[in-house]
Amino acid sequence: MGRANDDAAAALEEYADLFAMTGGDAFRVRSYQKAAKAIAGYPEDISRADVRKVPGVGEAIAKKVEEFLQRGGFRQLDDLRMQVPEGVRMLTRIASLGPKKAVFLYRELGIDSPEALAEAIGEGRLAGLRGFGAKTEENLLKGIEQLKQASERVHLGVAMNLAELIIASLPAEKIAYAGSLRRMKDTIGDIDILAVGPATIMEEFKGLPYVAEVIASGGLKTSVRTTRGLQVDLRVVPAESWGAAMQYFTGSKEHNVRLREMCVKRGWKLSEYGLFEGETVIASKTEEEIYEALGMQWVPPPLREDGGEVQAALRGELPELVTLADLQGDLHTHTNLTDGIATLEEMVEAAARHGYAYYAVTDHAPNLFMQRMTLEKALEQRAQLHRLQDEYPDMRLLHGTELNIAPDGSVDWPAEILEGFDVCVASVHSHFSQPRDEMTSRFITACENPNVHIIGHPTTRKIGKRPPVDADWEAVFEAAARTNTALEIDAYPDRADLPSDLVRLARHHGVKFSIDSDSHAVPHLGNLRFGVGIAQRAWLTRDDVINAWPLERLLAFLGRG
DNA sequence: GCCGTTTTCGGCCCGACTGTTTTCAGTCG
Repeated sequence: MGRANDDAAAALEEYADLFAMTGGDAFRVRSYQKAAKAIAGYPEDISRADVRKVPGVGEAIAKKVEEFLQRGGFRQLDDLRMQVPEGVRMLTRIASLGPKKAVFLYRELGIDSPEALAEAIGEGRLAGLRGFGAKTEENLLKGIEQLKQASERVHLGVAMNLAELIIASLPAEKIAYAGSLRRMKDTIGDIDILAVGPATIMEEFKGLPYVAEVIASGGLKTSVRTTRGLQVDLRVVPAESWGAAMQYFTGSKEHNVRLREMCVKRGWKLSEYGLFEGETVIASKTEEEIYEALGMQWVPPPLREDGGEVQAALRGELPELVTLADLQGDLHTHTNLTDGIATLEEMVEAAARHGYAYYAVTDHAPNLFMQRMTLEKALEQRAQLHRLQDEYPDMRLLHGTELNIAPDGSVDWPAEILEGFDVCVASVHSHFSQPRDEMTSRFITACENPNVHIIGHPTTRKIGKRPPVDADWEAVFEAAARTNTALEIDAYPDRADLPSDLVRLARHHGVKFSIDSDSHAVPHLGNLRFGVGIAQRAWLTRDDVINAWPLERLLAFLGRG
């Protein structure tokens, strides 16, 4: 499912996992993981380009990838799949359970799925097993619970890619996605697609390569489950009720209930076929007509959550939401100097193609030891960036860094070093389970550092993998507003951090935001649109977002004017 | 399995935390 690069990367990742579980050499495991990451982040389509050009891919991996592209698998992967059941690999998705313990549990007790593990713990069968004490059991149960909740939804990026792929491959007069995807929610339970189209569209839909199972199928609606387990509904609607159907299926349910209440009071009826007075159609062709007939502004989908948008639209007071086109630059990106996979030149060139007025490179700082950053490397990068600047007269290159917020709130370098950077993002990367009050003062201390401009991915959550850290967010927002520290909206779709409800809360405290891609590869730059979705859901306008500002205003905010 | 203006062999991201050890293995970022 998806781009050839993503499919091949997923296969290599699976191979790396299985290879590790079957006792394979750790360095080779890392080679497969590295190649997978590089292929996923490679800007060219590897089904057309030579995969040997991807850094980290040599002859052996290239052969595997080529075989994979031809027939959807490769021999060594097939062999390992025979040895390790799929469910055992699923075990490693449980937090705190890695390949060694997973295979140990399988060999010792025949445990071959998270469910089987939960059962075994319940029956006390792990008691006395080497390396499995009471605390471990408790953590495993917690991890299984978390996994269960996560697996029911996917993050916006996965759903959006799939929806766009489906839409592009179905011929229709009109076709679009609705539902929570159109509202840009950070997680998606199922995908709703509407189409005005030829009678053959249902058959074509069922025949798509990533359809694993047809759940139900009729003339107007077909539901399928994809190979990744996501449900997709396709509805065929009459052209004349396109707007009503889009409105109805975009939701949210609560927003629609609010509208229908208004209709009832006027003796009208609103359904997926139109707005009616008795048998007479008042509006149905476009959403705009429908909202207008109801005496209100058209409501942008991200606002349709019954969070005051109906009342505001009736008064004609909806905010002018920030858009992707408003963004003048990206203030949090990486290169291969730390954990990115593209060079500085490649990232800058890609940024220029986005038409940015400014662009910041913010590689990690020394305290994230595994990145092996040094001041010398940072200064060399700065010099390199200055040389590059001449080639990009229309885009101001900013040299930044992503600092590490230590448990006490301090960051990597002393003030005199930090002052040399154009922009400093500071983020939490460890000690996630600090008690609430310590975590809160950790953030506040970081905000109070005059050289910290932006708090990166503040909650540090990873959707489906890691819960948000616990902090008194109102206290943090107050500090951010007081110290003129922006909070990041990290657009990377498995982070989506801050989430929109906290953004909205922070805005009430007067906080400004930076919508950043946190790119580690060229294609990631395009993720900014997901950040804009979060911002819109939080009612942000251009004025709330520092990287929607012109360069001069941004530099003044950074104290670098 | 990849990679090389210190290497075509011998390195490879490395340190911290957790829970379980009685000196460390496994997991994570």
